[in-house]
Amino acid sequence: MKRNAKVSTAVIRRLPRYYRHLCELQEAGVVRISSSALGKSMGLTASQIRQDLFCFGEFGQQGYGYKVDSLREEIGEILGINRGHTVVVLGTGNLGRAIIQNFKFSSNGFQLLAAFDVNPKVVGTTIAGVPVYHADQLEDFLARHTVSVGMLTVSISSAQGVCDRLVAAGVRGIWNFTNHELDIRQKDVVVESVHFSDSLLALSYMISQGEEDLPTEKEEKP
Amino acid sequence: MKRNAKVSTAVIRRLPRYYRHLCELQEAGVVRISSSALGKSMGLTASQIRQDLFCFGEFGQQGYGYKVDSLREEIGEILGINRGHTVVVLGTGNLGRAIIQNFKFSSNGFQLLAAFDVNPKVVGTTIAGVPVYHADQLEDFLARHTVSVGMLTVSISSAQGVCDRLVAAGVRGIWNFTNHELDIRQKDVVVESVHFSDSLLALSYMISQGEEDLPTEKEEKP
DNA sequence: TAGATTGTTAATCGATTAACAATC
DNA sequence: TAGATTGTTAATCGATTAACAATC
Repeated sequence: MKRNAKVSTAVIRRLPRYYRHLCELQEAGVVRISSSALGKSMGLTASQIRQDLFCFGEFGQQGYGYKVDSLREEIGEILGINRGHTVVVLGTGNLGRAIIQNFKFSSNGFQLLAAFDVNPKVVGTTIAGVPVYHADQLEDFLARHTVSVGMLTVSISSAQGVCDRLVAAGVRGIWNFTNHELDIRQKDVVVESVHFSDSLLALSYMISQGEEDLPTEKEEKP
Repeated sequence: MKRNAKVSTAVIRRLPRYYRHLCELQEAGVVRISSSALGKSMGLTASQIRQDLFCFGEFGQQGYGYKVDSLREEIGEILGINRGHTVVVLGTGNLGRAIIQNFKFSSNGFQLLAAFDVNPKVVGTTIAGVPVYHADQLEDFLARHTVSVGMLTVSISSAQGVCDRLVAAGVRGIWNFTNHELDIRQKDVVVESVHFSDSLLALSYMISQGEEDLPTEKEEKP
């Protein structure tokens, strides 16, 4: 990993995709791949892939291409997969619970330490082996454990408040699933939002384009 | 709505954010806003906002700015919120169920018609009022109803198969929550993916940047 | 009217693509 | 060696920002 100076967000957004594709290639038993072959399978140009990797160093061999396993490893390193990152979940409603149960945090280099909620019915229980503490214990827990990321699956109304507490306690990454645009002053704190709404509306726009000349009125088919 | 020729994806991605912010402004009782004020609150330049809107028409008044309610309405129209779009859910595991229960489809202009699963324990029940049918009935249902979008919350292994069935039956939008990169040939079908993994890894990269000089080794605080 | 702010064109900036020498 | 493919610089393309006449 060398240059690294100012990596554009466009490049950062592609890194996880590279990682994902390389994992799939590795599982499929592919040993080497060229930038043009990888580009074709990902819908990118070979040039762009080489340019992206060039931000971080030299990972290939001229005349040969890239070794799938070592490139995967290198990109994982760049993404911070081996840094021992940790995460806590704030809010164990439907969505928080579903992500705790479904999402493979460890495959992404994160250890899920705990969840927090205010509902007495879930406090004290575990979800998929993850202990659920009362939200009052948050500061105490954060003082005792190094937590890299707080995952926000609380209601939109409590989002900002919980976020403020996380930041005050030194958590530097917020994974925001609420539809609230978080207001954070500390410039060393990073927010990554998953806005379902924005995603569906973008899809709505795109499918609406093909309908332009069609009537808006829909009829049930018989 | 006029020009519309080739709207870049960068603009399309910002449209839902405009819409969201305008909704919040309207709820807060704000009647008019200038491009510079909106830009300040969204972290964009006034110029960019005017340029974005310029893709679609003229929505403001010189010397005055934009009326919040009518701009919101116009952008909603552009996004296709009033087109009577419909959606079905494929897979009612933790995530599918959570989204059915939590997500306000109607606020985004979508009517949630039905869900499909193979699990006999859920087939025949309803989730938050949404009927769950057996996956075998999918083609039959699609023949009877106009469905704009299929939401994929099935397992990664069945993702491609279910997607193929949706596309074959004429569904033109796929909202993909699986970690599978769907392979779709029909170029009039649009896929919008929500990759939790990509999102968390991007966050991982960003928080790792601030740690560059720190030791990788973490110690529990006493 | 004077001040404010848009719509819209032009200038700048940054990201993608092309090209090619280096080299495996 | 010859062929392939990278690393890296240069050229192109597209998106963002600046500027300003039009006008409310």
